Amino acid sequence: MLRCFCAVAKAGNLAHAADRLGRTSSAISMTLKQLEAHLGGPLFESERKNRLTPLGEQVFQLGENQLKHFDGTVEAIERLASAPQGVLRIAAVPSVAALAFPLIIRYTSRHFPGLKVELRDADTVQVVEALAQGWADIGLASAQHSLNGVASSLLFSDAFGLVLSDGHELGRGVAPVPVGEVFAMPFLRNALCDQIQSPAIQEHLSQVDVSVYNIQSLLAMIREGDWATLLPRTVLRRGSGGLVFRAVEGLSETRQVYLYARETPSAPEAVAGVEGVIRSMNWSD
Amino acid sequence: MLRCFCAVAKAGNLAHAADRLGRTSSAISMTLKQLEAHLGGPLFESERKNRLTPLGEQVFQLGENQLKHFDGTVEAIERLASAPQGVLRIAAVPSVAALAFPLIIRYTSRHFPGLKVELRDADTVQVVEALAQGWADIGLASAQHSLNGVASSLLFSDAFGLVLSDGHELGRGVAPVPVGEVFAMPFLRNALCDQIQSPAIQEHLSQVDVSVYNIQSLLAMIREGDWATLLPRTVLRRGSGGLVFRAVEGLSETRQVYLYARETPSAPEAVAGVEGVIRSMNWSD
DNA sequence: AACCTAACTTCAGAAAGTTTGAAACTTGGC
DNA sequence: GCCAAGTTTCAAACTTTCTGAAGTTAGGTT
Repeated sequence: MLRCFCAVAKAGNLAHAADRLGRTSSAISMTLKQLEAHLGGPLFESERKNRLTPLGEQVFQLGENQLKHFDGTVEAIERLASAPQGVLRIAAVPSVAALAFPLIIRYTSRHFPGLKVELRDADTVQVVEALAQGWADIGLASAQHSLNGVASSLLFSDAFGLVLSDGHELGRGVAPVPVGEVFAMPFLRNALCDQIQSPAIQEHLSQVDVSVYNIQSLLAMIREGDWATLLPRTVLRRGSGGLVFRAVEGLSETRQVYLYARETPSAPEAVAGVEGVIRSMNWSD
Repeated sequence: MLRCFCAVAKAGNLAHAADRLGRTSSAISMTLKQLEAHLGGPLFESERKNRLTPLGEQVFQLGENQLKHFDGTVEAIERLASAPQGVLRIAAVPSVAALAFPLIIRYTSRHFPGLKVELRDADTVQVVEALAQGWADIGLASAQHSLNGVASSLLFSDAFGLVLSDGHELGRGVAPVPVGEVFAMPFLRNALCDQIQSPAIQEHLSQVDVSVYNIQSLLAMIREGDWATLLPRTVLRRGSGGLVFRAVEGLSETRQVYLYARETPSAPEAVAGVEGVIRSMNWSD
């Protein structure tokens, strides 16, 4: 019923939705009617199903979420079943993924040939969600949460600082840069620097107009233009020539990256091995 | 199929599960067989369905989660439908809930008589999840996440400090207490103090043996015994006679409480009103 | 080692639920 | 006010799921 309703709400009419679902429109019509009867109120404004009632809007949101979640679970189950020796599913925030994934696949392909490995990058919320739902076995994310059946521990701390092109005049010094100067130049916000909790910095950040949410684009803009941003140091580790990192006066905050590991994964030895690889990586230089 | 499989896995045998589901055991047997055929492998070790294969274990975890999620969505939808004027659903972490809920219901029952209000306390992860899934309209939690369709903003910051019985000798001074002394007395960990990121404190915390996850029990133990703990100051605001709060040397960390509000709720005026009430509360004294 | 029984599976028919195509009906735009 | 596109209705056909009874298996008992 939900799938049917959401398809119609998305398509804007019955016939299209019926098409997508591989049914006739009369079937869809009946199902929809059942749903409305069950809920005791109309979900669409007009008979031509192109506008939702307020109730319809709410149900649509909830329904879409539920369908995505359900499909995610089914997919996860089918993958598990299709790999008799187990699957190793790893989710990480992009900045950490860039460093960790190459080493992880080198390790698993050498020590566990034939093991299926799935690597995914996502934001912290999604990484934690994937672990909580059992969609991932190992997670690397920047907040600590306690989840049932998942062990978490601090992996490394990562100091925030100013990032700018190595051609930039401010790039030459070594002493910490005063906060005033940081925000005096054309500044780009990003998802990571928004995590800084210091009120002084937050104040300044809220004044900034331009946000770039993709790290590659962000670094490219900084390399080419006169832009600056605040990032944790580790983000600059690889493939970031043409950029310099400088400490900021009074900004001692760090991003904490946590390692999560599901306690009953489908490939326990592989999880333990990869955990070892991740822990022994040289995060902090 | 999932529901059927999970029921059997939980019951440990077919007949019981069949009972709970209101079906005959032959129906359950057939469904299970279909599921195993679809996945291409067995889910149970023995014919008497009392031990799961590794695959079965994984599927069980995923399935239970999915069922909980699905039932949550259905419940949310049915509640929305049953309240024509809308429902206001609020989720908060317990320590904040204790302060905010009384004021919220006083406000809504005066200004929106007849409006259905649902108040729930849960941990930060669950609060954020409830917002992300559309199961709540307003959330109060102690981490900032950006979620689609949900606005978030800092509500207040709350300094951590030492909490002990007012009969305790250490309770008399006013100067900040050195960290060494804090952990020299019998100490209780709790969910909130585990969020402190300072490595020095984390080190000490990991040595502590006793954790109490219920704030009421925690405060009672401290009031009666010689115990101490670390908590944000606001937790002591109400109903906590017999306790004193003292700053700790070198512990400047705060818990940040964020207010989340769904952008398209079912009762927009009520959400706006309650948001106002929450914001104008006297959090920080 | 043979037996016994509780527990699961199988099977064919019955029940429930869903889908269909054709015809009747709305509704919004021209 | 009419037309056409789109929706609803209906009974029949179909598919899926369920049941009860009979058959089989596994694990514990003597």
